[in-house]
Amino acid sequence: MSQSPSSQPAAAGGLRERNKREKLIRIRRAARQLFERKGFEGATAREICRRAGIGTGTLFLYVRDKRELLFLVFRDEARRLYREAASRVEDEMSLPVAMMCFFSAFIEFYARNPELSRVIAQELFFREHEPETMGALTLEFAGELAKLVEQEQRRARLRADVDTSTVVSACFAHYTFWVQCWLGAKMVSREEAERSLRQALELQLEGLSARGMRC
Amino acid sequence: MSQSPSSQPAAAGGLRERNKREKLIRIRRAARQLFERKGFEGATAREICRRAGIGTGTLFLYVRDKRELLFLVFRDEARRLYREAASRVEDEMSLPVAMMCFFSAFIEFYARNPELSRVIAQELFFREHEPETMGALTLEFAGELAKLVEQEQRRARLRADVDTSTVVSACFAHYTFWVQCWLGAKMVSREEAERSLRQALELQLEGLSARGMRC
DNA sequence: AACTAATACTGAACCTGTTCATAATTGATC
DNA sequence: GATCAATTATGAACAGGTTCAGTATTAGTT
Repeated sequence: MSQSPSSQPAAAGGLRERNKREKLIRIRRAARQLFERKGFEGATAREICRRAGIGTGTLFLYVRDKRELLFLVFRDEARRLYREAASRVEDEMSLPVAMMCFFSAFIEFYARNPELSRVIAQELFFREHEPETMGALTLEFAGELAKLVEQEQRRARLRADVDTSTVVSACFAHYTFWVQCWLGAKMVSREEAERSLRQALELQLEGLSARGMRC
Repeated sequence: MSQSPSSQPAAAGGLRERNKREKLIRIRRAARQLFERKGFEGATAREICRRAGIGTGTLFLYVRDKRELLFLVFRDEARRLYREAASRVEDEMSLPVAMMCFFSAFIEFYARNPELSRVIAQELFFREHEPETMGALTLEFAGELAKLVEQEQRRARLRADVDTSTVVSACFAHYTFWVQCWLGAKMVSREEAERSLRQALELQLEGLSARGMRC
């Protein structure tokens, strides 16, 4: 019950569903191509619709607004990115180095199209995400980082009296900060951002206090 | 030479200059009132122009785009905010507490109109600022924080082998992160953001490493 | 005061994201 | 297959930010 009526090809039955799914795919492809070719502002909603073979109004049955198209394009890519990054993490790596596997993967991706990435980052950090799509992605990413932290805690290389989530937040804060200095305010180059981020992660781990030093 | 021609009231001579200055003031007041009353999107450029007593095209001789109006409104306020905060800092305060004087002042301000502040923060962090206005303000703010850090370093309560600017960046990163979690992604309340920020600053100071602990 | 170059102002027109009344398509029922 | 309700698609119309060709104002010069 509550399955496909009777004898459909399993995946998803009706013509309705199939049409919608294919339309979404066409929209995603059209958006990706035009964003990459012309940037976010340069690609007009009308042109994306034309290329996707739909009416202008139809687009907004699939996304709330133009900016949401960014996520449609970005989502799969992002998941792929941190899956790859996770596989690159090795056991003997220190926490900052392991985390940099993840962060560098995204920085690398952003560097391929900084103008577009600026808008993506802006939306990522300033939008309320619906839990079932981007929200889930964020949690998944946070989960990957949490794994690294927990491992480090289990090995007693990290204070055990600090919540995992607190550590993850702190490290993520440095990441977002330097990405914004690079893509947003354009105060540093990509190399400087990456270097500063690595340094910030190391410093976060070591601490700033003069009390506990050198003992 | 290259001063006002001969016998002007010192400040700034010509009628042109005066008109322009007054127009800018009218624009700023109109923008502030309408932004506060109707929010950023709710206040149309045309209405701001009408209230400022200028033609619609004239607005864009004074600001590059509508979003720049936010800075026109925010700039004086921000300078006032951290001047006040600076006066509230006391000598015996720990670094995290002293820094929270500054950050809390801004958080307090943001809380008075979170919707508008969301857009302000977004622009603050994602825009290239012209050096003579917002860029200068940022530097000034960073300078205030740097003073606190230097003082702490002089008192040998802080590691001396880390650049002041590195410490400031790290702390500022936590600030922007939690502001964004609160205003942008709306993942935490104002209270949670403030509490998490304080905790992050303390943790940054203490460090995460298990090596140097309890000695 | 008259003339002129330079500067500042204007609002109609333009462009683009988004909405919505209307039309077309789908799937269920007989 | 015919009927019909529900869903989905459409593009003209709308709204708001921004531009620019034309107009007005200012300041310097005679």
